[in-house]
Amino acid sequence: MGVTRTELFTESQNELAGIAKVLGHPARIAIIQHLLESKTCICSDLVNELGLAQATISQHLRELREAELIQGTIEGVSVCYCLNPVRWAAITELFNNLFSKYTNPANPCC
Amino acid sequence: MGVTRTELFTESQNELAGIAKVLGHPARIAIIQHLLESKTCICSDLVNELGLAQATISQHLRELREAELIQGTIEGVSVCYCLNPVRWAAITELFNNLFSKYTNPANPCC
DNA sequence: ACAATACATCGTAATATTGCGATGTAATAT
DNA sequence: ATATTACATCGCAATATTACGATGTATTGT
Repeated sequence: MGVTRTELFTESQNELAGIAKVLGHPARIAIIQHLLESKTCICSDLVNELGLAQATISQHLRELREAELIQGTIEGVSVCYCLNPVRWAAITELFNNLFSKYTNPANPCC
Repeated sequence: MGVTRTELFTESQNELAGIAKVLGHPARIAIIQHLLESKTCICSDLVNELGLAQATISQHLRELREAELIQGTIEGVSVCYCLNPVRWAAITELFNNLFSKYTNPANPCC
């Protein structure tokens, strides 16, 4: 075994978990924060900024791209990355929805 | 290799990623949603609710417990789980902080 | 005391993730 | 044409995750 049994869960549960999984690595958090803070797109200061090898960063960027969190366009010899605004808004919604569901339990037993 | 190089990132990046990682499995999302929806604590309808084996669910509960997302108290023969309200609020803050940082880029190039 | 219930933990197999050197590819510079 | 730059991809080793049967451990019921 060792495979996540996605068939047991709802589409939305799998989607939320999938996005969380992509966010579940500090390098990818760092990349996203970098994209959030530099208000414009970036053409890879990333390799200098993070301490990881170029191949490793490229791989993380791919995961973010495949989850559609970021998008990139070729800009001459380099590639220009930025967040996908529509997707980012949707993800924000998804998580807000989860977090806001909390209410204090009527019968606190723990 | 194959080990996340946490030493390259800030404490807060590692923490956010760590929480996201815990949320990055549909079973754990399902458990959390279950805890959110039943306004009271639950004493394992989980094994019946989700389709996973008891050992597997116990393992997921442990991860949630170790990340302090949930807390459980022994209630006779069973264990009663609920969300950790303080921690949940803190996590909500952490994610809101991330999501709210988005502003439209001045120079959209992607 | 003995069985039943509700877990937790152990051990293990299957699979996924992480990181990086090596190599491939396309665009620009000389 | 050749070199350089800025990536992407491949292949692999190290490690982590997922799932579950088997087994251990309290607590309750009889």
